[in-house]
Amino acid sequence: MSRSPQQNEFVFFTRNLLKWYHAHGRDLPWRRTADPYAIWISEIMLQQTQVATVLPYYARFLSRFPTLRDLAAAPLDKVLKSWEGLGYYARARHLHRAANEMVARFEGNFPSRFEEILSLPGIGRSTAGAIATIALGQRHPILDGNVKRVLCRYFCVEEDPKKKETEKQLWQFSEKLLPRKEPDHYTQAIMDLGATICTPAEPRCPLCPVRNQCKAFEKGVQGRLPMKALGKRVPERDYVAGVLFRGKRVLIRRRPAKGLLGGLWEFPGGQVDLDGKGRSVEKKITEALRKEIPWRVDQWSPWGKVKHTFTHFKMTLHVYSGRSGERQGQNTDEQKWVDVEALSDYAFSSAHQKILLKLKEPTDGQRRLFS
DNA sequence: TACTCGTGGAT
DNA sequence: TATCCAAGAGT
Repeated sequence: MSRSPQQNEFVFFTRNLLKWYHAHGRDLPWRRTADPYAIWISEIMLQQTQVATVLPYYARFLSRFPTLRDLAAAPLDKVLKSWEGLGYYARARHLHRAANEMVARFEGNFPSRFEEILSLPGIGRSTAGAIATIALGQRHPILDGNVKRVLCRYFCVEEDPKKKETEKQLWQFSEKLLPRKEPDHYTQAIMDLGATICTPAEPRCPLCPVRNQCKAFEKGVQGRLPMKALGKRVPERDYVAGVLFRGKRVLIRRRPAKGLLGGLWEFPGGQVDLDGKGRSVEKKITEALRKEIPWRVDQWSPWGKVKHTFTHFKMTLHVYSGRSGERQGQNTDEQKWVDVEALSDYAFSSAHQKILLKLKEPTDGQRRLFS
C-alpha cells in the first residue's frame, strides 16, 4: 500500500508534531484531569483568551463550582462574579445555562455524543470538537486561531481565512491531518505549536518540528500568513456614570441580561452624545444623569474620567458624584443601595472597577465625597 | 456575511 | 504608546 505525496505530507506533519509534543508540550492544569466538566470549563475560558490569563480563573472557578451540579445550582450572579474581569460575559451566562440544560436533559452528566455537546449554548463546532476529542477520546477536528495559523502556513494558504471557501478548506485540512492514534494528544499538540512556536509575529521556525515540509517557510512568507484584513478604526463614545451616595451607601444597577456586559452591575449611567454644539459638556452629562436617576440629587459634580478600550469602540467614561435625598429610589432586583465595603460582592466590568478602586481609597474617594 | 462581544499580554 | 490579537460563538 503506497501513499500519495499529499498523504505523505500529512503523515510527516502528524508524526513529527506528536513527537515534538511528547518532549515539549505544556503542562497545564486542565491536562491533569479527565473530567469532561473541568475540560469544558477550560475550553470556554480559553476562547479568545490567553492561557496565562485563564490560569487563576480556572482554579478559582473549579474550587467554587467543583461539579456540573454545583454550577447548575448556583445563582447566575455568583457565576458572573467568578467571571469578573475575564470578559465576554456571554460565556459565563451560556456556561450557567448549559449546566442547567445538562441537568435537565442528561441527568446531570456531561453528554458523550458530539451532536449533543454541540447543541449546548456557548459551544460551537471547534469547542465541541476539542471537548469530544480531549475529554472523551473521540476524533473530531478543531479550527481555532492556532490551528488556522499553523495550517495557513504549512499549506501556504494565501487567501483570507475568514472567507467561506477558505475556512471550508482549512476544516478539511484539519480533518485530514487528525490521526487515528492519539487524536487527543495531537489536538493539544497543534495548539501548543501555534501558541509557542508558530506564533503570530516572529515565528520560531528553527525550533519547529514540521518546518521541512512547511510551504510558507519554504517560500519565506510565514511572517505574513495568515492573511489579515486591514484594521478598521474603532469609534469613540462618551459614557457617564453617577456615583450616588445616600448616607454611606451607594446606588448600583444591574445591566440588562443580554448584550454588552450583560448581567453585570454598574454605577448608573449610559452613553451620552457630547459632539453637538450648544450646551456645555457638564450640562449634557447632568441632564443624562437626571434621566437615569429621576429623583432629587443635590449637585452632580465631576469626579474624574476613566478611559477604556473595548474590541469595537473606545469609551471615555465621565464619572460624576452626588448625594441623594433620603427614602428615594428603592431596592429592587435590578437596583440596590450598597455599603462601599460590600461592593466587592457584586460583579463589575473592568471600567467600573476603576471607579470602585478610587472609591475605596480613603484619601481621595470618600473623604472628598463626605467632606 | 458582517457585526457584536472584554480584557490583558506581547511587541 | 499604539496596535495586534488570543483555545470563537451567537445573531
